[in-house]
Amino acid sequence: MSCTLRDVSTKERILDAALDLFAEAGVDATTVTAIERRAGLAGGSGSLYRHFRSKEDVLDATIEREVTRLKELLEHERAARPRLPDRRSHLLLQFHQTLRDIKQFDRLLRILQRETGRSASLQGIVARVVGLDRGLASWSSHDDRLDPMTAVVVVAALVGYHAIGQWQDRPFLDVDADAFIERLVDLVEP
Amino acid sequence: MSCTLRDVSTKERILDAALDLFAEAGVDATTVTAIERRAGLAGGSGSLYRHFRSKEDVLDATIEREVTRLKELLEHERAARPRLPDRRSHLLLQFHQTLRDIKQFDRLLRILQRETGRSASLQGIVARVVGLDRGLASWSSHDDRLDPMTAVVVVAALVGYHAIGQWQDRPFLDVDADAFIERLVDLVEP
DNA sequence: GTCTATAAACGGATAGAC
DNA sequence: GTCTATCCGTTTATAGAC
Repeated sequence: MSCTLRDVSTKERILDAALDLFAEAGVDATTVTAIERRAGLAGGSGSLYRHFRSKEDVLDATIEREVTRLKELLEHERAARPRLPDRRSHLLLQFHQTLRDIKQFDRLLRILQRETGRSASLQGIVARVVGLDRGLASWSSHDDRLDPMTAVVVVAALVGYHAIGQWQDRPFLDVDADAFIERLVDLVEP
Repeated sequence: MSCTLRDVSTKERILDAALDLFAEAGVDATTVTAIERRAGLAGGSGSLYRHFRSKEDVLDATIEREVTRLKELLEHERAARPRLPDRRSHLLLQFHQTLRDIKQFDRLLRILQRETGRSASLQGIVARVVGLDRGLASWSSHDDRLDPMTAVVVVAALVGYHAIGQWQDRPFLDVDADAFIERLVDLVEP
């Protein structure tokens, strides 16, 4: 694969465009023309096909790159996280961080949930994201020394809070994240 | 609107077919031909258009009917629910029931999540589903006498547990529903 | 109300000039 | 590597016979 610098750059721009459009409108509703336009290419020209064999190929590459990005992000945050002496403040901080992580996952999960069963290659990628889920759970349990079952409930609650908020355009029953997490900490650490 | 009995029946069969196909494969991936075939009509004939103006119209009607169906289901269950003397067993039973309700919502939510932003009319329907969310939350809080914030956390946890299970083909971290709910009750009622 | 046949539009993908 | 132009399959939707 001989690629010039310009070539790589356009490829990345196509993937950026595709991720946004796929997550927002879905893969089927996103035309190759639309991807080209958002990537700064002329819409309707087949210029995308100089970088990818097919639209399906763009989908695979988009997911692939996003999985890698998120893995690195989590790795990074795990290394950089502070450690507060007060256990209650520590949990508050960690739960907020986990909720932010879930938000980061949102675009990827939306695509995967919609398009699962579409191609065989996506199945393998789903398995890797599941690996990320496990990472998320152990992340909560390990350093915070919550017992594993409690950590599962905490992660589920945060995921559910986020998901319900996504269905509407405001938080679940107008309970903001601060209040929700505070109550969650209360339940876990009475 | 003059409709014979036969007419209504075909209309219902079309809606049944559409709900299944839309939830499974998505609206875009579902062709009018496929809906006709599953409804017992000849695929490729435009017979569907004798009952609906457009495919989009079928989508709206499908969502509309499912929202109504679920509202009635919840109303029914709320009236029929038993009342156990032991508070802990009562909560266990109620949380299991709520999880079952969430499963019922799943097909509808999957469609709405996928297709939100597609048409203006869907927005109004989303608002009505939000009304169902409120119903779900108050359902948990009112008779069980959980304080409202705790009920929010419980519903979020159950929704999250269900959602994460959907991403894969097995329960979240292989924790089954019984164990999950038991831990949840422990946290709420220590 | 359902069928056959077909129109009209759209979207993925390719060929070849620059 | 990007453009213009175009092919070809698919899909929504309609016309008209029965």
